[in-house]
Amino acid sequence: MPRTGRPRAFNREEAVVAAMLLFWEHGFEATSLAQLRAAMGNISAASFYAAFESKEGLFREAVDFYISTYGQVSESFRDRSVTSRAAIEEGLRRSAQMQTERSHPLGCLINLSAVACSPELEHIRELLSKEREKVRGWQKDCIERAIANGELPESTDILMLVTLFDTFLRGMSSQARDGVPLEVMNAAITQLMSIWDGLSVRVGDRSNV
Amino acid sequence: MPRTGRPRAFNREEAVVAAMLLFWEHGFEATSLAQLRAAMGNISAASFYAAFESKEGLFREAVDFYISTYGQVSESFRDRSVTSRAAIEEGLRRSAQMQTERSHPLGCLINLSAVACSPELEHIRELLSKEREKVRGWQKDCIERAIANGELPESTDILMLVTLFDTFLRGMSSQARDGVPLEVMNAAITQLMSIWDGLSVRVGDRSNV
DNA sequence: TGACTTTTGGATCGATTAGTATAAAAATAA
DNA sequence: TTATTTTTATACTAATCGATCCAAAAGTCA
Repeated sequence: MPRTGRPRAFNREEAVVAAMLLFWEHGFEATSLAQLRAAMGNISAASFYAAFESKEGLFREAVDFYISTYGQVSESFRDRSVTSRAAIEEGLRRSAQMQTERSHPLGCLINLSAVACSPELEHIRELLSKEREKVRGWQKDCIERAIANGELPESTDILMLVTLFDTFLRGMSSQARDGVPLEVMNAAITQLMSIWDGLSVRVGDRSNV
Repeated sequence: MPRTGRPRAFNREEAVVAAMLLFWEHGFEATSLAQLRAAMGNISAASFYAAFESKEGLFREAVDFYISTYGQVSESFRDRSVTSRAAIEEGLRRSAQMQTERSHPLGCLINLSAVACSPELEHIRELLSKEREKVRGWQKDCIERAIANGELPESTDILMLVTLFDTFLRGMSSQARDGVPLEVMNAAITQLMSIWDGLSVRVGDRSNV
């Protein structure tokens, strides 16, 4: 981008990735500027602020990067090329898979990096809360589509079902952090999805009449 | 306890309660000594350290107090006077009820006050992780009892079922923090418990044969 | 070359962090 | 009263927090 001037000595994107991993592991507040700068290749404070303006500015970029990479697993909830049931299940399974990978911090950055924070950092918590709300909205759309196309009956309690799946989804971050392995999580997902089958309209089923 | 010496000018237990509420709301790391001392009735630093030794010492007492009061909702998982199913359901419902009450911070202190923290505070995270593990153990005992007394079939995947309920339980802390109301949570719990009924051994059921 | 632009290293900012030192204050015990 | 014990107020510590200042360095452009 800058055509003139002294060239930057560090790779900006690599720096954002390194920062994201720290924020993911320790959260926004517990990650210090000193740690960030060290992880970004021992860059100076001047270089840091010239490139990112503030700690919060960097965090926002780190969150954006996370969403565009690891967080893409949530996009499964928006997949309209498969049944709603498959979209929900795939969203859960891909989240479980990603969150238990050992090549990066366990759990989900959006769920973990600002759960509890100082009063003056409440806007950071809300920033992530809005991202969680987005994902919840995709699950809601998914279930509404299921009702619209007959996968689920009209009588389905949408808010209840969204809450059921979304609560489980969020709980996975805690479980992953505490070391629960993927296979166990996947078995639980299989069982959770059986609820969908119990609710779905089955041919010849007159039990609700 | 102290028979001689200048009497303490503040109520120790009240101070622990005030501290617990701060830790619950903002987490261990984000709660400063200054905030704690202010909430404890503007006590001096000297008074603080004389009474609690350190911030961590106070936190441990706050956690103990939480467990002996608000955290008692988890005791439902250990209730052997009712069916295992009722114990699990009651544990979830009482947790949902407690975590959505507006008379104190939302969610569960054990799940929220040290999810992500500095590397040097990892032992604090582990302290809470062990408490979570306890509750998970109670749920496991509960399910094993169900199998032993015929509520659930011998073929039941214990680890899967524990994970299913415990993951939902933990997710409730996140949902409560984001403002999901109790009624919605309760509807989801009702649906979640239907899984139990689907697994339970029913008279005349030959579908698994 | 010399003007211009941006990044750099290094020193530093004021505020805040958890925690201490000291001695006076306030109680009991003999 | 005097000795003993504990808590108190006040001042202070060293370290760290996020962020800034400044001048040298290192590039482009005319």
